Amino acid sequence: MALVGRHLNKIDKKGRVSIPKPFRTAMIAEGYSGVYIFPSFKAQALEGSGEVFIQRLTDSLEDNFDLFSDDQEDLASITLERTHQLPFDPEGRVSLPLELRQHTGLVNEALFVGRGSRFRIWVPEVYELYAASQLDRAKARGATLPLSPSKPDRGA
Amino acid sequence: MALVGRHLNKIDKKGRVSIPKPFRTAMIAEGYSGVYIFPSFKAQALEGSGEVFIQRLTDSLEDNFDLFSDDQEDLASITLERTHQLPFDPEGRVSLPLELRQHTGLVNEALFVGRGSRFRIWVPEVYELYAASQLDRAKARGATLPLSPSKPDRGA
DNA sequence: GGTCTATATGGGATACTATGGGAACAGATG
DNA sequence: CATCTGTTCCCATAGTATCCCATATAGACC
Repeated sequence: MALVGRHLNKIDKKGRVSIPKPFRTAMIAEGYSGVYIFPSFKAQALEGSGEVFIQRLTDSLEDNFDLFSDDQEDLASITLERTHQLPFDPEGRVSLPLELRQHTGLVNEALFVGRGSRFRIWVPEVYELYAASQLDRAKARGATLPLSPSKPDRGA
Repeated sequence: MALVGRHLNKIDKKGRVSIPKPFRTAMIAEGYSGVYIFPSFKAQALEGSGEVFIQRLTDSLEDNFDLFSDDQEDLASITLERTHQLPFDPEGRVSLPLELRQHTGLVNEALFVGRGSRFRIWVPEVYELYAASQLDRAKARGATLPLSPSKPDRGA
């Protein structure tokens, strides 16, 4: 199930935040009742994903078990090392560690933005700025989105 | 379950240290209630893994499975010879042998860093330096996340 | 417009993890 | 055979994170 749309939720005193129901459902479908969250390199936001994506990263480190590392390995390891595994509580919330909240400046509200297989978590105001600049850029370029051929069923 | 994130634990006078709960759970799931630890050649750290990885190393030596190249096979034998099998105590701790502590300079604190299927144990300060340079390099290259195709289910 | 259901939210009570230290044990040594 | 040394087990504790229950809200449905 693709992750789409924007969802604005509150962060309580304990640092807990509800994962939007559709996202939550998709994560659970991947096999783990929780989410994996890590700081984004490119944006001032958090990156959220499910079991499948993390497994991909793991696989890229798995096979050639040492000696020579390539760029991808480095990136995979950096990502994994900064990832937090956050299980859902009975109400479908997770508690965001301080480290992650500080990375983006999250305090009272968290804006969840679907990006297909993953999602991002933004400070609402920061997202507005980002989204506006993105739209401008797209218009300026007259952006067209190249569509890749549909893939065989990946299950899940 | 993938091993991710960083966990800072203390080493007591007796040389004992708690294995982070999520790591511990993953190790036990592989069939042995403890961890296998050996010095890393690439980093000034210890390398930790569970039954599965050690079994793979063993297999690559016994049969001529083409899991690893010749070089790596040599490496496997060296690795196994330096590996310590450390069982969990009732509280989920292991006692790090002096040899391993000295290899990395571990004294009071141990930083556990998840890398997917395995983890590393660092002196916190040493890791900070390593991680910082690692991140700089990644940014300098223009970080893109590795998205190798997802693999078919490998079970468990 | 009113009611109903489900998601999102708040907060107190509870359970668990990490940690420290003493006691019981086992092997080594003289 | 007694003693010594280094482990492993057992118990106690602090601090934190999780669970549980109550409530607010939003949207769907009559």
